[in-house]
Amino acid sequence: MNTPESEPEHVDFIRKIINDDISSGKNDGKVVTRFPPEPNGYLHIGHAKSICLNFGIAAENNGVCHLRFDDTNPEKEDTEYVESIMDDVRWLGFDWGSNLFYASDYFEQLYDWAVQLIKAGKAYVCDLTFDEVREYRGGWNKEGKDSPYRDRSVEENLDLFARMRAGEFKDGEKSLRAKIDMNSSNMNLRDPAMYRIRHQHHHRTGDTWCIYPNYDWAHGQSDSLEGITHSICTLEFEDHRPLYDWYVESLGIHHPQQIEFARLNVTHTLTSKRKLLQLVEGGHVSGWDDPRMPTISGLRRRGYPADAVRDFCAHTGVTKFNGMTELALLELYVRGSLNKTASRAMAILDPLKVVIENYPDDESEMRQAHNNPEDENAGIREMPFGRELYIERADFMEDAPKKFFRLTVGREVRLKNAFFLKCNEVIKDDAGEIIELRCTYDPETSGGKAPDGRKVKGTIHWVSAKHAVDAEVRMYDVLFPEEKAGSAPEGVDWLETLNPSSLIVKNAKVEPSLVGAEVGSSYQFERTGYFCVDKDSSVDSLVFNQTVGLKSGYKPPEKKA
RNA sequence: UGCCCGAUAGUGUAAUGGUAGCACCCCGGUUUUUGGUACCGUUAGUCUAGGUUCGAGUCCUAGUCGGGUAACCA
Repeated sequence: MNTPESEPEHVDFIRKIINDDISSGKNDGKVVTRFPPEPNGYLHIGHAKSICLNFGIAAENNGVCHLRFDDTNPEKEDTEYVESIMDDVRWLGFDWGSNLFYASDYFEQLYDWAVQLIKAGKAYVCDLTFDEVREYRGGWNKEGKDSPYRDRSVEENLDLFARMRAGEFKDGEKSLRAKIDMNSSNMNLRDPAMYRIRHQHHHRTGDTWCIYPNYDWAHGQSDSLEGITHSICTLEFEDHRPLYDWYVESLGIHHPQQIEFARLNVTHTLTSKRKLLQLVEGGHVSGWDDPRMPTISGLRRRGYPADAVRDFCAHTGVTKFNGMTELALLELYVRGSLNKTASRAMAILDPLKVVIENYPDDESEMRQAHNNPEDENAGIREMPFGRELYIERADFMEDAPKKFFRLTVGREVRLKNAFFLKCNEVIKDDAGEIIELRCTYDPETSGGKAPDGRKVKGTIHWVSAKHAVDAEVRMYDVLFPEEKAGSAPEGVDWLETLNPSSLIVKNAKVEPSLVGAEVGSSYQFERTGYFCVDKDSSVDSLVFNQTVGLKSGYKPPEKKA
């Protein structure tokens, strides 16, 4: 018990349950979990947490985690989604091995089990219309009424159900319902639907079925069939658990344990499939993989490393408390991962020309730069330096305050990996806009230090104007300025709460070594942030996405009124 | 309005009934050829009221607040 180097290793309540089950010998000590998405959309950050939980728990306990497509509703499902979901799970770093399943593979078994329930007098064919069913069900404070078809004989039910399957009835004309309790305080138990008639093509079973099982009827039985031991889902299914239990117990089959945890909510981030779809269809974003989208494919295109997403999920905790995790936590892990792996590069997002008056007109030289100060093995690269440079506009200021450690007239700064630079004169256009800085450099400071020992407070980055390459840089901000994304005050369309400047495109000047950078690769633009090469990039036109900015300890001086 | 679930620093998350801890954010400092990283530090918490107990964040009762829930969706 007293582990020698006992870290305060905290286990969440789900892992606690599972540990207890293992030590008590339940399920022969085995652990089988599952991730059961419906293939009707793209996976998002919320799914990532569920994936990490289910695959993580299985791996920790020498168990397996199944990937199962919950494809019981042909109206909304498609193989396109099946593919993207598999892609996303793999990208996240998980492997289901041979454990790939589809609820639709169980349609025949489910049908047989439904027959079994009918024979046991626990299910019946109901002729009530959709609206009538709702009316008969009653409400929270309204008693339910038994369906007039509730007491049909087993024989009649069997016959009718067979004919439902055979396609004798139109959509919605009949349904198969479980006979439970029309006055239960839990609405899910007021004779829930097991089958509905849908003459609809299914992406896997084609046209062999015209009746399809509902979620509750399909899910627990699929779990049971696969030998799932712990069926982990989100809180909104808590009220479904009694029904889940009722079905497996009525059937007398293996009984997996359903455990619910709180869905992941992230500030400024939307996880409603419906609203996400509206963003895409309304053209508010460029697609499901728009770098501003919380989809896994969006995060990937944005440049978020998979290990950062995993770390984030692992550190948000597993509880039944419905909270809101700050986006800052995700960004912490993104920066942490990228800091160790991303090559550094110099890029000027808002170029301001600098002319070094004492540097020979037609000369240039190569300067050496570390690819990654965090990684000795990352090596060194060379970048050209010359008489004309670009620096960031924000790195120069007239009438700068004392705390401004960058360039201003008469003050000296260090050009990273190069020399000390002093500004002598500011050139403006007719509109008073600064268009050029006339400067001098000190050739003696080539090592970045002055032989006479004088110091500079700031170091800024630069690119050689003559050698720099143009690049499109897409700067992203949150889609929703409000912490609770997608919520709007009464009478206001939630789409109006969209951040109008969530995307800003810059025409940047970047160092020439970036030419040919591979799509998807990440860089740290020094002093600016992390960026990755977008798929829109080509050999002659570079396109970068800002993944996340660097943390900045610098507070811009107070604006003078 | 019924039922179910929840409530610990600003945020998220720990604590066999026995010293309320950790991380993020914020703020400050040291180091630094990135105002980055790393390191150090400051601020700040058990929803309320009763009860059980030597002792309650933890157990009980009531209340308050928050979330979920009435599809032939999942």
